[in-house]
Amino acid sequence: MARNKHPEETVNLILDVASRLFMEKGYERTSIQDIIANLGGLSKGAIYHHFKSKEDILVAVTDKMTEESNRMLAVIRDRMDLTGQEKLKAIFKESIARPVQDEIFKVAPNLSTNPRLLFSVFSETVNTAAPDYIRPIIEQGIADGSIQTEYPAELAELIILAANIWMNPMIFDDSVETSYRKFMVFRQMMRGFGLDIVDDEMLGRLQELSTIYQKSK
Amino acid sequence: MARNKHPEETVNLILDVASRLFMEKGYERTSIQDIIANLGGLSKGAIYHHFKSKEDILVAVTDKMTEESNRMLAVIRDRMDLTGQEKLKAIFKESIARPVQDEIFKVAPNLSTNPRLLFSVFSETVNTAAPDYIRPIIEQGIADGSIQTEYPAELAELIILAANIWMNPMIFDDSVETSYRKFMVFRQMMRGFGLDIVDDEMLGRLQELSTIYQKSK
DNA sequence: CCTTTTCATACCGTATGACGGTATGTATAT
DNA sequence: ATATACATACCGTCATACGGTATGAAAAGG
Repeated sequence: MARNKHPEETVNLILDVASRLFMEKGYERTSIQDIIANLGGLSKGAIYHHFKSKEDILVAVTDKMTEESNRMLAVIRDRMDLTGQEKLKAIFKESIARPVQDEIFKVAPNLSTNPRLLFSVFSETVNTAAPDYIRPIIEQGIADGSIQTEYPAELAELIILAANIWMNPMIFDDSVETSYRKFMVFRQMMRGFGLDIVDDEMLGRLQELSTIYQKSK
Repeated sequence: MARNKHPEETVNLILDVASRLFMEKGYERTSIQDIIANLGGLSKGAIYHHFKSKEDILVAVTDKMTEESNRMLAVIRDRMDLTGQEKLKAIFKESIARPVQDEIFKVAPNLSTNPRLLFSVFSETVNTAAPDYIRPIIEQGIADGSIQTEYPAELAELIILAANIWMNPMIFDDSVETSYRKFMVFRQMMRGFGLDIVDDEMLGRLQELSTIYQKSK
């Protein structure tokens, strides 16, 4: 194969394969050779034509993983019909309701043996999700009176870290029982900040998610 | 060099050198050769005699880093004169008061470009600090009435993650200002759990620490 | 009590294979 | 005609394995 009319298909193929392998075997235990072997004829030259390093592939994979989630966050952030607090609640509800989650949970073993991928998700949460999406919402909440804090940036970070990292059963390999308990603690924490964004419907869904993950092991 | 009568000195030497390099250059950017070059005559064979892999050295380095902190945690945990809540306060005070911290802050650049070391600290916090030290204290607090929660294990994890990871300026590369603000949010969070373990004296010390770290950059 | 033997352990130095990355060549689409 | 999309051969570095040597300490023999 020499030249492709649609190079972005090649890019996507590389990302799909890399994504799968990074999840299955871990970033460090996945070699460039492993990726090539699953590319169906493509070679090392193809990879290094589209990506400048293995690390670069990891960044792209993480971006793709969070892309959809970020789109959802942007939509809710930019709605005009909700208070800050209501937006937080909407985000929380959405993020545990989306079916994509199910797929991810089925493919992925836990991230607790995958430092680089975990770190990548961690960085994304701190550097993008918190400042670009949660923080503006909290600031709106301060303005409209639905949230009280003097420290919007820090509160945003703490909340999203707790939700995205600590409560992520992929990362902590939690049982259904533990997920439920974390959820209850999270709820109490949010109430401590004057935020009532967790209802029983969400709780049911969360247990469902954990069950899916447990079964796939 | 021939043979050492006290092999643990060799082990310590290796750990000291590795520790320094992992902090300075990052785990992944430190090669075994780099370590050897700073060992003063010792060879590759010596390293692989005492450690079975590079990864194994990282684990040992992390253990050594947290060893002293864990001893302190054990002492406070086992005291008989304090309530659960008082113990939490004592731990928090101790952990920001110890002078060792100053040294670490001086040597270490931020961990935000050192995924493996960060992950190692993260794992230690979740797998040891939380269950072995904080959790029993919270359970005591439940028994003596100074702490109210139905979920001691999860509360322990959340608190220690917030304190050890989120509030660690080495990890997040926080300014003095940001450290202060995180501290205030943490205080509010703890109050939300009915815990009043943060006083103004601690606050001063925390700003001091951040200043030390900032200066060393 | 001294010497010799035995054995485990500390350490050396090189070989090896895998890996990430690069330089260069070539065919194809525009 | 030229830039792009790849292929291929190759490089340097790295972690690790491993055969071998030096040394200490304990046990056995005198």
